[in-house]
Amino acid sequence: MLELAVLGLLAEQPRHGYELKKRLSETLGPLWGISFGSLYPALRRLERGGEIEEVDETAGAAGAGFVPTGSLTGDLAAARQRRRVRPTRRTRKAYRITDRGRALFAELLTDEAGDDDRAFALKLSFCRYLEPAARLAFLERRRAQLTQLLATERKPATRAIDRYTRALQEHRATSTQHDLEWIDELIAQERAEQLGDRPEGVSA
Amino acid sequence: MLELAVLGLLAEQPRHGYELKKRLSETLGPLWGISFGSLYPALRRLERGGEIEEVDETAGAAGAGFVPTGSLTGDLAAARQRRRVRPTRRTRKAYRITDRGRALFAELLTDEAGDDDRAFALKLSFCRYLEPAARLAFLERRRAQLTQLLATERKPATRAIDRYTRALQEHRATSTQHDLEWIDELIAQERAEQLGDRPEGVSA
DNA sequence: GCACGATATATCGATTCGATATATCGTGTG
DNA sequence: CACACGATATATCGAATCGATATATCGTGC
Repeated sequence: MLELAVLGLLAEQPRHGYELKKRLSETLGPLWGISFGSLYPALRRLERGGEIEEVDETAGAAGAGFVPTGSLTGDLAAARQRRRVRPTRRTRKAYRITDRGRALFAELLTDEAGDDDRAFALKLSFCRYLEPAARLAFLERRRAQLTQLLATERKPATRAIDRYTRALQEHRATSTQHDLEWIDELIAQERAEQLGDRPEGVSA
Repeated sequence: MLELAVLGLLAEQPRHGYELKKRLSETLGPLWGISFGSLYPALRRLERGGEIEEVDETAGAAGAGFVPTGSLTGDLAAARQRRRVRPTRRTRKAYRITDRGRALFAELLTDEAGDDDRAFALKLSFCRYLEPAARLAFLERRRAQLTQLLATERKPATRAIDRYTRALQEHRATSTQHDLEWIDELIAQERAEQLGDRPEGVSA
């Protein structure tokens, strides 16, 4: 799961560990508060496997006009850089995704196994990389999951439970209902867009 | 966290591992899908620490007439059990909580550290063991937490994000809002009951 | 009688967490 | 200008947890 997250973020642009962690918790919320104790080992795993590779930050600027590696020390660094020496700040290690990495990313993203809340949130944030049909299937899969979950949650508690636990169960059911309505909305939007979007051209 | 769960369930009555797992996922939902690979080691830890101890199931029945050890074979068993023999099946190891265990339970339940969603759900399901004041404080703590979370979620995304990620963020915010309203309701109920100072009957 | 699914305990390797260590950089303060 | 301090950044350690798997037993249905 962490590997999917890392690959997805690196698919956008090269980044270093610290930034990967920040991005994750920033866009995915507290649900994805990854620890360094799992992130750095994961980076090493991926590097050993050839899915990502280290990239020299100082060199990269050649081709494209200053790739925003993401705040060398914040955006402020840009200003300082001009009136100071080259930072050569060599403590950071940025990584770039490889072709092999992109293949694994696509595979993990399409993989139907293990779709809990965390996995769904992560995949959704990367589902723009899926083809329309696959994306719709992904959403429908989640919908089916939630529908089934809701059914079990709606079943009356057979055992005697205290009112706090009961309140918890009821709240869970309404939350799932809420999630389900949301997914339905996403699916509707997706269908509408795919219908409007003919096999040529981008409709307004 | 797992230890709190185990102790809390054993505080009600002696149970064996398999049943502990079932109870947890049953009452706490899929959020608490504990694996055996963590449950059994936890039981051994607690037993070594003297917080729980093994109890002979066959002997225990003395005082109370048939302690409902909890679905010897699930709910279906209830029906079967009546028209079939008494089980007496000796492969299970039931545990009972000790005084030392109760002390740890109280400590863990009151402990303010690490209150994520999982922890909150678990503690809520046991909060009947707290004194009214402590229970109210517990709920208020959660409320403060959610309020703060909502504030960060409402902040507009500074970065450019695709529409799926944006939808995700918006949904998270409304979900948190939903949770917050629910907590407010719980708090209101709690206050009302504590003021009325009535042991709460089903009087309507 | 006997295959089968549910019950039940246990262990293994891999993954993840939480805490901690160690630097560097930029900033604010006296 | 020294200097403490907080943010940035990488790394590692032990403990906790997961997911898969192994191995029994029990009750049921055929």
